[in-house]
Amino acid sequence: MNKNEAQELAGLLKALGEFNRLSLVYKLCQCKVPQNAMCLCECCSVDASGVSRHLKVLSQEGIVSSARKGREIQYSLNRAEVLKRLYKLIEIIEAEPLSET
Amino acid sequence: MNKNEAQELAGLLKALGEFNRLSLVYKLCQCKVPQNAMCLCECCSVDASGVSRHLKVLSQEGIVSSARKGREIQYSLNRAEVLKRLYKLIEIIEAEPLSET
DNA sequence: GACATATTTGCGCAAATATGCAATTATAAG
DNA sequence: CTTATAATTGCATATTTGCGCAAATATGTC
Repeated sequence: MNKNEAQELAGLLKALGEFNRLSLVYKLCQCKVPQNAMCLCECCSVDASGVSRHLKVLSQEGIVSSARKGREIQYSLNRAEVLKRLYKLIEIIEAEPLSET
Repeated sequence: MNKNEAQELAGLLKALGEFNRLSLVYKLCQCKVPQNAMCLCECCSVDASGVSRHLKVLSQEGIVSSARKGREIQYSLNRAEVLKRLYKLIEIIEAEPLSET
């Protein structure tokens, strides 16, 4: 695990490690179809601008994808991508220690 | 997933989502035996007081355990505990959507 | 074009966070 | 008791972060 990978992973965990953002991710987990921001707004205690900013963070970290559909923008969870990166962390934690120390 | 569980999980992710703290966790992953703070200090770019504070955060989140051995305090990673909580997140993400929306 | 709805952005603010340095505490060794 | 090492804590500071509000932007409808 080099420094870049560590920073990338830290970015993911940091993005997920905020309660309202994690709530947005939970909400998206439960939805078959992409959701717009107004809908997602209901699941967390911030106004639309706050949700917009949180979704931007999640998007920048590759956690969600967005696609404009008319007036709305539909967000969906990148399940496979998030899982892949979480499993990377798990592998590191599960791995047997290398050094004798 | 209720609110308390979400907050608890967000706390874990937030603690891990800081580069220097994640570096400390990586370091502990690679060590068979518990490490003292001076040793852990080498793997991240903060002074001893900073490492002490980061280790305190990790300890409060149940990520590491500490035990005083003479002059030193030895830290070890709570592998099983961290894995258990990460798998909880993974289960949520892997789960099939409940709602039709 | 006028209006409505959805989303983003600029701004300011308060709270949280990370950090280094110096002082303090805890323990061991002489 | 004095000294040395390990770790924590108080303090000051700089930066980041989350938030709401109002304004701006984007798109659809009439």
